Amino acid sequence: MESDKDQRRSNVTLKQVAERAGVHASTVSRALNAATRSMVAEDVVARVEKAAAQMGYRRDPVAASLRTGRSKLVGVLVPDIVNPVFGPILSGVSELFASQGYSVIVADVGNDENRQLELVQGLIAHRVDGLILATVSRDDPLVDYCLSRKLPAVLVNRAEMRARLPAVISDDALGMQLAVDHLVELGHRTIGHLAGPSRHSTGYLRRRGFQLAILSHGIELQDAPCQDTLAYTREEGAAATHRLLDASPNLTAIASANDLLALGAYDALRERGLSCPADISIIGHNDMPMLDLVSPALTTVRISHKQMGRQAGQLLQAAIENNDSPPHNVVLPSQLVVRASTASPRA
Amino acid sequence: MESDKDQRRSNVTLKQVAERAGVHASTVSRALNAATRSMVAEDVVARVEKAAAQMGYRRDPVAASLRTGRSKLVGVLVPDIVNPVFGPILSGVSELFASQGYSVIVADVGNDENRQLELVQGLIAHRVDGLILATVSRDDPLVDYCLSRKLPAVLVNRAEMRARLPAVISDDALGMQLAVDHLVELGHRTIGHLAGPSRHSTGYLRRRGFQLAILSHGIELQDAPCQDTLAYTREEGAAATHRLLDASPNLTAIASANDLLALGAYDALRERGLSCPADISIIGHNDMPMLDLVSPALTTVRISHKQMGRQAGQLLQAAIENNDSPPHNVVLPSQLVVRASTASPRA
DNA sequence: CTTGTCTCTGCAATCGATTGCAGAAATAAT
DNA sequence: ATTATTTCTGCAATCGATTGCAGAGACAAG
Repeated sequence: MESDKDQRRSNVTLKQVAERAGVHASTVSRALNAATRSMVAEDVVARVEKAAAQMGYRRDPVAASLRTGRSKLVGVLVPDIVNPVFGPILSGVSELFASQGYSVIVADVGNDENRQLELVQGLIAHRVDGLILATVSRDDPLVDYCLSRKLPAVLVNRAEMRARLPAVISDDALGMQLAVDHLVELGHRTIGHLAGPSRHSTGYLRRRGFQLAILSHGIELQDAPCQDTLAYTREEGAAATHRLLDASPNLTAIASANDLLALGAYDALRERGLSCPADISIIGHNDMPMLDLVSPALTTVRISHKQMGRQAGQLLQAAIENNDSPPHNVVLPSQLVVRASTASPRA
Repeated sequence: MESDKDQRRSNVTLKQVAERAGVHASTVSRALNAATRSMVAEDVVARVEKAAAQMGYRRDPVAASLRTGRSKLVGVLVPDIVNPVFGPILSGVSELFASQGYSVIVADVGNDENRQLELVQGLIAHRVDGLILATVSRDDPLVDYCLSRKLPAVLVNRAEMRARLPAVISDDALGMQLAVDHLVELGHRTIGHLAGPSRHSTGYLRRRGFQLAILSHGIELQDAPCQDTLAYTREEGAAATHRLLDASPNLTAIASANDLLALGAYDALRERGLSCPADISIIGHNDMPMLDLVSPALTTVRISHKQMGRQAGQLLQAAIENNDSPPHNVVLPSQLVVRASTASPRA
């Protein structure tokens, strides 16, 4: 009965170390904690450290957490862990936190969006020190919740419109500008846009970025039709592409808000017997893995998601460890990756 | 100072509910816990539940964990979260556990393999109730560690050779048999194999499965050369393919242990000016996302990784909640997905 | 009416670390 | 030599829930 529990943990407690070192448990606690070590005489620290090392003492974070309220746990909320952009983000986040002694709880929202709050409450119950949210919409009640709880949180990939919490995002306007510049340079004059869901900052900002970029080239917005989608999926991309082509038959290029939408556009073109890039040039956004192998290899705008995750981790750590630093966004530059899906329009 | 902590948690404690309901905290604890509810009179249970609901009481899992040793946390160790097979696995695992009130801590081993033990110790320190290991080699010290700690654990994707812990894997032999059957049926008689790292069960078993399948068709093993790789990457796949083709110039097909290796084979063929499937047929393994879009679309053996994750979750939950049930493996059937990378060899 | 059996509920210890407070010892200042 | 100050260490409470034990009351059996 008891043996189970005994074996599961290293079961060396502060008190045992204290006994061995001939001091009180509170002294051991102070000696082993960097912040309070200075309160203890040097020789005692040495004695305690030796005893702790000999006995293989490991501090119990659960007990510490109960007392202090801090846990060395951070929560990450992702909308869909299967989506390939979140792998690198999680990788960046967990790489950073692992090196700082934090563990990362991942909550995958999956299909039940309205369970988000519940998931967050679960994380809070586990006393996470902070949260990374990759799920927020442009004005998200979850942010209200975090703010009201004074829970440190950082947004990643998607941001709110008003900067209530720090966010790490890519430069959506720049990305679309790069995409449109490229297409215009190739000679395209009628360019469509597959817009992401407008409730997400990525969808909204890329759409605006697209239109600004179009205008910057002196093209009329009526020659730059947009089609909204409800989700970043191939199916949505295909459907929206069909609508786009139906409405604007003389379109020669599509700048997409997302790679999956762009791949959906491939599907739609195939269904219509059109070829890319001969008939229509297509450009994606994100540069998720393996795009160099699809046919045609997809020209896209590269975002370093791993870097994004790392940055978000850093910001969150800063927010956890000192309450100052006003919420400020980090905007990472994006970069055009030209492959085979874009070409000059037929003469 | 204090206000921070106060706001972060719902801060309603058992004692407060007890006061409101006019009973002792221990009674509240019993009334709110399904297993002990029967010890409390019905009317009292009702009163307690009402008070708890009114006050928005939420049990503090950290405090409970300290006392009971159980945490409603499970840990998942993945070798590389960026690898697209682990997204679905994690998704399956977390879907299952979310519905059971567990939270999932994900530890990404990433590049520092020798920190595995450290990561696991961290998870244990957080008192995870169990572990899902997607990282194990064919004979892994981590398994010893879990066994010695009596920590419930389930292997997924990769298994050990001796069944010390329950494992959920795909039927590697069947998968290779399907692949070889398909190639033989197309007329191939000299078939190479890109083998995965032999320290992983997948690499080892698929290689054996390949050879068994070859023999089952009466083909000599000398007409079925294998090349080992050190990791499931495109680079390794390309390098091994070059070695394979150098050694066996009359090869007409390659059955690969993994999709990434197969994509590496694409790279190698391109470098040599060979075409797939005209010159060489290639077949992958796993059916990771987006293989239908690569060129040529990759024929592969499909494994349902999400299903694998779910199963592993179920097994782990069972292992956590009752210590019986001998370690038994669950072998999921795999399935051939024919696309464009396989064809009959040139006459 | 007494004794025994159940059914509930409360008491208090416990999980393991942290920390405010106070006392002891050592050192400095007067 | 006395007082003031600093430095160190121990005491004990605390975080919030769980649980073995025992006592109170209800009720049945003798």
